[in-house]
Amino acid sequence: MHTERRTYSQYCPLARALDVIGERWTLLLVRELLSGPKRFKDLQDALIGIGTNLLSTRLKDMEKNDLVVRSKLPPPGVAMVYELTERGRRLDEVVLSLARWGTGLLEEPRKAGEHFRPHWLLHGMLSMYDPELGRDLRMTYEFRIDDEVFHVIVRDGKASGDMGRAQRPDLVWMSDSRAFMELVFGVTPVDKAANSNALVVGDRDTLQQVLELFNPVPMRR
Amino acid sequence: MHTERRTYSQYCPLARALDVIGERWTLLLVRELLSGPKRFKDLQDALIGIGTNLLSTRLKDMEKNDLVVRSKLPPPGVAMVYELTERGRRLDEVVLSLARWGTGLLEEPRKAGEHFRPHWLLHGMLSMYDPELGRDLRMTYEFRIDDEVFHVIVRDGKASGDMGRAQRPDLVWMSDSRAFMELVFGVTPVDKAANSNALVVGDRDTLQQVLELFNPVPMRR
DNA sequence: CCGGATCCGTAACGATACTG
DNA sequence: CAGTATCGTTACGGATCCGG
Repeated sequence: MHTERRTYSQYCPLARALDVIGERWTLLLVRELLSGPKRFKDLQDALIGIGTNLLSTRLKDMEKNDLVVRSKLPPPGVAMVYELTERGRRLDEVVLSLARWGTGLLEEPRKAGEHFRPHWLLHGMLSMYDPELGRDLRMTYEFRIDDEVFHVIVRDGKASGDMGRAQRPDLVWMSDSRAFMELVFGVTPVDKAANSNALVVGDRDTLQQVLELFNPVPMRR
Repeated sequence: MHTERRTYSQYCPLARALDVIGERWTLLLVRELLSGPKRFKDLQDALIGIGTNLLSTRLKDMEKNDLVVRSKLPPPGVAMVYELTERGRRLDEVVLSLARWGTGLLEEPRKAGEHFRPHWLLHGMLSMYDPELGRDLRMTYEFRIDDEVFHVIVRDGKASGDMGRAQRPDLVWMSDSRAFMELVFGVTPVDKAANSNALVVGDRDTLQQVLELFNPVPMRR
């Protein structure tokens, strides 16, 4: 007797959600796709260690579950890209709440052999966003960390992140990942932050604002 | 060559969270334990289909990861109980955001052979709670659905659920699960709800309040 | 009966090789 | 670059057994 694919078979919102996104790699794929459409190779690089076969079947599953659409880019550069659907994009809350919870686990420092990409901290940062403080703001912050560039837009009370450069950033923060981590997760006072090995384009008040907007302390529920 | 247990090995808040709670059954165990300590047998019954071996190893993993503590109840009735730690309890946000996302998946009706326990809808209900409306409330609602009894407490702007009876409920709703689902997920107007095969102890305004507090429409982001 | 431990077949995953 | 194919390993599902 064979069970027809591994499912919880529970009429429960949590169980049904886990039936769809509970398998290995799925949420990490969502993490990558939340900052814009990606190609097969980009995903493989970002997820590291995933086999091309698994990546392929995952993407097919996600397509079947209406989390992802696959489309061919118009010429020039005819390429397949994977993009989140509306249903997939609504997983942002799930990713943020998991990232917020997981931020506590980052206190245990980076282990040997553990991989790292600066933009992974983007979600940790966004998960600490304080909507009260950002209510009436309309700001754009650009970050150039190691060899990656991404930006955060605060608008309509919400904060969202994307890869690549920003249009007309109010602040540009350029540093290595260690200084960025101190900025985001540390209790770095703005004076000290400005003195670290980071190049900041923008005024001190704006930097202070960033620190407060995404400050994990005090821990909010 | 053997990889030392399956881990993402990514210095990323999401990936580290998934390393801890991403395995099968773990979040469903958290779901059960969020409404109070449980015994081995209770968990086995609630999770259905889980083997005693897996349940055992999962609980041990969770204990090792500081999500759960195992303690023996004082006599009479010397029994092992499993209880969430502080870190485990802080997963409530994760469970709620997943339940909120998964509620959309419940529109596809209950499949043949799919299991069901009324209290599973408790999390679906709590995930739709509107903190604005409940800001200054201090209410207790008791639900007796099929053969299960649980209650919801709204206090300090937050809503929490627990198994068992309430102390002095402001409202008691008694019905089968179908009527409860209509109450929670349907757009049942209060008049119609009062006319369904449900016995309500409490006044109409209180019932109306419940409907509004946990109304999934309009979908909030 | 509760709280597991042990064993075994199957499904999912990981690594690599291969192809259009 | 964007995947398929293959194959060894690990995790899970189901059943059985066992001590208190």
